Amino acid sequence: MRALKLQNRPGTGAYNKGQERILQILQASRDILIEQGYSGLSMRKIAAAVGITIGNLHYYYRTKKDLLSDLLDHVIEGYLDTFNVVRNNAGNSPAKQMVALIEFIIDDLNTQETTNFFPELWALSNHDENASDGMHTLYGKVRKVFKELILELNPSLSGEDGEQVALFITASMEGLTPFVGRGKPWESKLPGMKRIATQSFLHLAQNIKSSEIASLQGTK
Amino acid sequence: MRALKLQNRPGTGAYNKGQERILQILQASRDILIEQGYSGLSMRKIAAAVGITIGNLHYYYRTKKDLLSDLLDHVIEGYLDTFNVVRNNAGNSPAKQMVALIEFIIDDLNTQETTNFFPELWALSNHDENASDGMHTLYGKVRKVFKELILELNPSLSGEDGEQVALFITASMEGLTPFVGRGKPWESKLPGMKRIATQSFLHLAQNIKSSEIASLQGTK
DNA sequence: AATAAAATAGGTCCTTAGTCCTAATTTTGA
DNA sequence: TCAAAATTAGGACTAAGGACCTATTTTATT
Repeated sequence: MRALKLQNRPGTGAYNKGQERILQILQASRDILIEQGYSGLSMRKIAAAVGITIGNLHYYYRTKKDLLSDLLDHVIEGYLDTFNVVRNNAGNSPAKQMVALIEFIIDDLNTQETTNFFPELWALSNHDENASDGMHTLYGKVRKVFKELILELNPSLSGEDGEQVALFITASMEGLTPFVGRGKPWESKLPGMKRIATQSFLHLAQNIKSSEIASLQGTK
Repeated sequence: MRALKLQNRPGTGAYNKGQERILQILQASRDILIEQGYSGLSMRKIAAAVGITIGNLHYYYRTKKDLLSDLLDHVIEGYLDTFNVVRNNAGNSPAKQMVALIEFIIDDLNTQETTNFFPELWALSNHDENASDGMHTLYGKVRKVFKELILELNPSLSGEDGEQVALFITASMEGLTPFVGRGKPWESKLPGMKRIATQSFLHLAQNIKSSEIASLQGTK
């Protein structure tokens, strides 16, 4: 059981019932966000899905903003947990770890949750500082892992180079979401995308040279 | 001046005043969508931005859904126009054309319009069939160009292979949007991303083999 | 069992939003 | 010029949504 870092009212969640209620609320909110998008997410719908009254929902989350903040943290934490499990199960070879992570991420793009949640998060992050913070914290952790692996695979690169290659690789994979995600037109091409991605990114990580990344004219 | 394929009421836009009004409406809607997201886009805000009444706005667009549909078409058409101009100005060499298009797309990610509009479009397309259609029509046209160039660069590939490589490349670039777009944390790394992308994608297009894409076991 | 805190229900208030209606005003072509 | 069509303003209606308040019930602890 993951500890919940809640932005709710002081006192809430002290009893078991309250703890479970919070999980129910987050779960229901997550489902509605995934199925109907942020514009379809309302306090009333959430309360109805959980089977409680709006008054009770506001007891746990004073504002919708508070709820959204906890919701994003909740989903992001769950994703990171799985990500770390995958890495830890992938053995010691950096190449194998990288391939395992690439395959996990691309396979995961095709789950309904990821297909719908992340584009919603990207859109939210354009206007909501909280969403933006959560999102970039998440991807920062993912990039950190990739950066380590890239530097092992290609010791000639500087830390800055590794960071940039990691940024390119992780961002590229996310880009597949709206196209090969669950229910998307190219969903059936996911296996091909996985093969192209593993090969292309591994080749990139192993062969790119520092001089090919850095700017030639010193742009400070 | 681009012809407008409008989903508005019959009769509207017959006078010059009406034609200009429609453009004002689409422009204002686009600005609000980009600045406040879909959840912040309301008929009243649009009317106020244009300087007309809600009654008048509904004279042009009976429903918000109709307006959104035209709005997405409008922005997408504008993007495609620019895209085609870039290709036509890039000379005859497929490699040069491809590099020019990659650089255009990545540079464009860093405009406020693209940074904010496209994630919104991806999110909308999860729940709005109309948005989904417009989005995939757009990317289909972009992929078609890349597919042609890839097949010229690598004649050993089948049409299906070219399509998949084009899908991978175009989707990968889009993935950079939430990270190196205008105002995003890695905006300053855009030049590095451009260098990595042009090199990586060109290498991929020229060197990938059909056997590395196709599934080994017939997963029909 | 008693008690204090937590959890809940049910209602209210106010704002925003989408849609529609009708009477005026403006535009354009015959 | 003048009549038909297009454009416009200014409301009105209804629904949905966020937030708040209070009385009641439930829970856990002593």
